[in-house]
Amino acid sequence: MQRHLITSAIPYINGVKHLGNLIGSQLPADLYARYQRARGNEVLFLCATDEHGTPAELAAAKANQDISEYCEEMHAVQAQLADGFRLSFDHFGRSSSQENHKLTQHFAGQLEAAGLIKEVIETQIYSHVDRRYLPDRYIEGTCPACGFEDARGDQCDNCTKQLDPTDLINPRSSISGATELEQRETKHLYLCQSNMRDNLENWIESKTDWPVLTTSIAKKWLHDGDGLQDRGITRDLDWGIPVKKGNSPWPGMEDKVFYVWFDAPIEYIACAQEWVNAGIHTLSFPATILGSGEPWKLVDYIKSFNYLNYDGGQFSTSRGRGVFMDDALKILPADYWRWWLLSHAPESSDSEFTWDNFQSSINKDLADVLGNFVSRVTKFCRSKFGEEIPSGGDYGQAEGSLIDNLASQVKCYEKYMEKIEIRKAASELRAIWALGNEYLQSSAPWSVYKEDEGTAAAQIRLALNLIRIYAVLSQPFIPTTSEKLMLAMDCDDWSWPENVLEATNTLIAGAKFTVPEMLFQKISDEECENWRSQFSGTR
RNA sequence: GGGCCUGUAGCUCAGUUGGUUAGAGCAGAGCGCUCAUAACGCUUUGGUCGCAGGUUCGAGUCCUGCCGGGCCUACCA
Repeated sequence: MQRHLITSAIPYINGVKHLGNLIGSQLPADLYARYQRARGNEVLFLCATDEHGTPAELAAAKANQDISEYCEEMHAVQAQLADGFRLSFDHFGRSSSQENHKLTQHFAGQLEAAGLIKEVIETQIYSHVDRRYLPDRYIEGTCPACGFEDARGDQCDNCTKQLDPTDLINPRSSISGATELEQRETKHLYLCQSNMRDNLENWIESKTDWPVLTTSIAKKWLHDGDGLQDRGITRDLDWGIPVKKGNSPWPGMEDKVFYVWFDAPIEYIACAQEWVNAGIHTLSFPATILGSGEPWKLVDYIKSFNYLNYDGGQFSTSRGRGVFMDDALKILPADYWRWWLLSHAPESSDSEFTWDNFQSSINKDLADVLGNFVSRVTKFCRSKFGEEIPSGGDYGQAEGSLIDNLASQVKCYEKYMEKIEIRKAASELRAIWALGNEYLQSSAPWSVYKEDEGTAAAQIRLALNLIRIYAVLSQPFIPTTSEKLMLAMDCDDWSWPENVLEATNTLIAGAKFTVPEMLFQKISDEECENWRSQFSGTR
């Protein structure tokens, strides 16, 4: 038995995520976690919300809420949506947890002891009216280069010039519009990533099996310009993890908190402690971890994704364009979305969601190929033999070759799942479903029944067993449907079909089953039309 | 501006270290079946593999340039 610790990028607390976010992180992780569990391996699948930072504070203020209340509420919302999509987290934590406070402070202390932290005096903009320091992008003003009046402190949206907030003419707070801004010198901690460069490079070079997308970005950062830059890891904010060296105070850093990018990834580990309060082997953030000098387990594999586009453009959180997780569940069950998203995962390049494609995929794959298979088998059996697994007859040559084919396709499916080649795994699974229809067509129990009831019974017995096997194999993709199938077969044996011949004899003659309700309702043209216009923008 | 990824049948995508007639699903066409959500099965029509050169006995698969899509990043590789 293997042990797997699986996480995905942790979603920011601010707002409901769209389907592009979902397929880019949590959903593939869930697929893999479910698969590994199904194979009998020990899995700890963790996720959490990333809760610190200015955007969250401002969202809370806008909602007229205390920041901690806001986060608590939004965490509950996200947890509920995750549940709705059947994301099988063993724990869904929060980067604001006490465990993360402790662990983040611990890492900072270790890094300091290792000589990897330095103090830097930097200049930040303080707004008296807002009574807070403002990040660059929350300062607006006139661009010195092109005269654009709404340039942001980090970049001018008009001429794309990179800016410092101090470059702006007539700078103002984008929150309050206040112009009483003051440049203040403030002391912050920096992580000396540059000292870690060789260490990191060796580690990344060793990861030859990672996607190019993952390593090329890392290498770029390592080699570009002056190489890896040291980065500030603290901020002057109220909401966050207080700066400490382990349990001890950090002189001169009172009233400061760690910067969100430092504490958020540590939550990968901390949320495991929220779950199992013990030392664990886990993964995380290389510079921090390597630098700690402690024997933390580093991540083995990182799967990265491209983007899912929406109907000719991009999903947009700010413009409310595309389908968001909450709306998605309001119009269709989770399995519909899971199937489409996973079978079209943007693995090698961007992929695109269109309603036409969605409609035809769902109707064909789920309703026709899988749903109708279950329907024709169970209804035929009910009408000829009643609602129990029929007895009589034996498997013959046709059944033998079906079982052989199924066995080799299951192996193929396993191979893709192991390698996390999601689209290929999905198409293999679909081919396995189709195998059932091919078998029925060629064995034609409805004709055989007229001459030889026993043989027809054996054929249907096999087909009913296929339904159970499909439930097991399909569970990582469409868990709710799998449960319905199992329930219909009145069975609770989720064992993986290691031996397909055995697996086709799991449901034995005489056992009861029921004809399930229609598994998948087809999507009509009208529905598609309505949704297309409903989700075209600004929800 | 730089770096990286990408452009294959109407649509969504596969194409291993360059090697015989470029594949799948959907859509289209034909045939078959009738148990089933007018579902299923079989057969089949579609591609000068973005464009132009080059290397090679041979390139979708390597090199150069151009055009298009995307990502990362920035007074610099």
